[in-house]
Amino acid sequence: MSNTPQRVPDTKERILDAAEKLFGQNGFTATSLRDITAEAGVNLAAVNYHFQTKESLFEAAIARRMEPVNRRRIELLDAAGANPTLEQILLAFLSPLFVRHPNEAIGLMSQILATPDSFVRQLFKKHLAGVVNRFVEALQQALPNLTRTEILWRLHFTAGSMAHLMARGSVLPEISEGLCNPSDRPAVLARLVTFAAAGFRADAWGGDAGLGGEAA
Amino acid sequence: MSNTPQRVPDTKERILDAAEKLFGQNGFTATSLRDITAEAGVNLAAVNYHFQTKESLFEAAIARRMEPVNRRRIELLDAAGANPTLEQILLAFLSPLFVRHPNEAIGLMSQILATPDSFVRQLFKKHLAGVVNRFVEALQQALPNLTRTEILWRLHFTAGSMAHLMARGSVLPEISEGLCNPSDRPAVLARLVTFAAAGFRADAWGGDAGLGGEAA
DNA sequence: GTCTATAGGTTGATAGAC
DNA sequence: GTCTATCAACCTATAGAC
Repeated sequence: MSNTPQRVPDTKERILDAAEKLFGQNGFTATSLRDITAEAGVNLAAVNYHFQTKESLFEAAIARRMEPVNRRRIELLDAAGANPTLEQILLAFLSPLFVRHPNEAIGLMSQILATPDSFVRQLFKKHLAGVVNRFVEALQQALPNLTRTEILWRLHFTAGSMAHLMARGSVLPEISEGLCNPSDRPAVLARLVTFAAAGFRADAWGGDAGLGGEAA
Repeated sequence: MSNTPQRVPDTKERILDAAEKLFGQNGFTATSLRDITAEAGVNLAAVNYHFQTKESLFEAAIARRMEPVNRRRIELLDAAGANPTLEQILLAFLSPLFVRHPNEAIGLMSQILATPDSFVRQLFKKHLAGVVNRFVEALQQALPNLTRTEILWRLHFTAGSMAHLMARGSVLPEISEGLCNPSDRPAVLARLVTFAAAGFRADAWGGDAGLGGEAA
């Protein structure tokens, strides 16, 4: 009876849940430890007892969600076999970000992209470098006409579309006057994969394609 | 002699320059007015005298760069004539963001996307709603097979690629081990337009294209 | 318009009782 | 492990001399 499946979250976990929610909504600096402890219903001193500093709490909150996402990405890529299609590769990379977590962990990870401080960039690199290399290899195999440089650029563009979706998807119903509905996740994922796959399949830019400076 | 071309910036302008630089680098909440006045070499009270509050200083800094960008976007779209190509439309939308400003104003505007507070979203909408409508119309004309919904989604994806480039382009040389060089702006712009144009030209997703849940 | 000084509030982190 | 109480530092904004 000490670890029943439906146990009540302990203090440490409650802090992580609240941190994930509030950091994800408002970012690192705009969220105070007092906001977090109030949301979690725990004492202020508990956060320092369990996590020492605000920074390491942020790291812990990110790592808790990032690790399963990256594990799932590799799983899906492996499951697609030795010669995955472009769509399979993109789905393996993107779909683990579309699962719904209790506190919308997605917002938290989108904040990583928006936090300029160096410690967050290091953390991002630490958690993603290996995964990115694995996916670049798969993409090179699926798109032999593209250089590694070109693939890295296009993966960056794709990650940007995804990050923007996570960070700002909620404003889309407003600016589209109801036409775009980000809460239909399978449809959004399919749209993103369609868009990115076509972008990846475009002929590589060869130095100048008449797009030099400006239009006209 | 009161308004010679190479005048020295006055206090108000020095504050705006410093605010643009620091807000762009570190975001709104992580930047204090003391950081800004120190960078500008002016007194702390000057910022309240000229801009009242920190929030309205942020708004002023954004508006100063946003307005010329949006004016240039419309100019370029108009200059492309009555039936612009997809590439001309995308260049009109994206290229004004690639001009170099003294303090890298681009970082500032990428922070808008990363700032969750409602006042920034309103400000973003206020400055962009009209421009977006104009570009959606042009895109619909160039891509008659796409619904307005589909165009809005793909414009959102494109804006995400652009925003990610502005906000996180500086990490690309690191994670690409030198392969990707974001400082070659014409090349980056051409790559982004190539990628986005192919994405826009993809067949519309019709409800389910075998990309339902996950890979495999 | 520009300064000094300071009010008034919030923050992250810790000390120490229980 | 969890609490109360508190410290020292920082913040935005303003009042008032010049």
